[in-house]
Amino acid sequence: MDKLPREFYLRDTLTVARELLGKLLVCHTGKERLVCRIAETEAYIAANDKACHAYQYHRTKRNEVMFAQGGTAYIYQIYGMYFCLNLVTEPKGEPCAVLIRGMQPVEGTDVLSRNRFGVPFDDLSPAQRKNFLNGPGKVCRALRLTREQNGADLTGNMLHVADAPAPDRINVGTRIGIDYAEEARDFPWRFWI
DNA sequence: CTTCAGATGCTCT
DNA sequence: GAGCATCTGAAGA
Repeated sequence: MDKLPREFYLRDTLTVARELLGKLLVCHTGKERLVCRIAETEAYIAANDKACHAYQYHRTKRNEVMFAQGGTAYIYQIYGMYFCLNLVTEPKGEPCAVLIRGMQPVEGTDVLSRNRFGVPFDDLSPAQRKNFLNGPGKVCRALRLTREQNGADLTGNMLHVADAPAPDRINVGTRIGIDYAEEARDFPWRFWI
């Protein structure tokens, strides 16, 4: 599989968020290789986006790795019990990122299912299959991504994105769960297949 | 299909 | 101490 190079991530965040759709997220954390097609993303951009953890370049312990160069994993804990995976974009010092909100399983489906439900995919109910990886917390749970992988280099072997054909058509809408972000609530920065 | 409450702990002020 | 880039199961329409 063709690993996307550093340069892919060093570009404009909205472009990266759109182009990640259809690409393959490859995770080598455990024994088996896990591969999923990226199906939903959101862009977070430092300069003018009140929903971004690094809004106006505000730097804290939590968002520290957003200040690394593009092609770095930013994983943070939310609501005490879930994690969210972001891919840092743009050159070093521009603390922007793309949140991975949803995926479709491609390889290692039973491992993904066991990570999430403790049973193989065949044992899941229709509802569980329908909502298998359609949320950022579910993505991290299925891939076993936690704060331990925060700061991982996406040009390394543990976690990377492989090239794949772009989807025919993408959908655009507002981002989820950022009602506090005033005017940024309405930015059309969510993309999905 | 929808809404709703509760879980749970870290981070920032 | 408040709030959070969420998820689940239960209950209602």
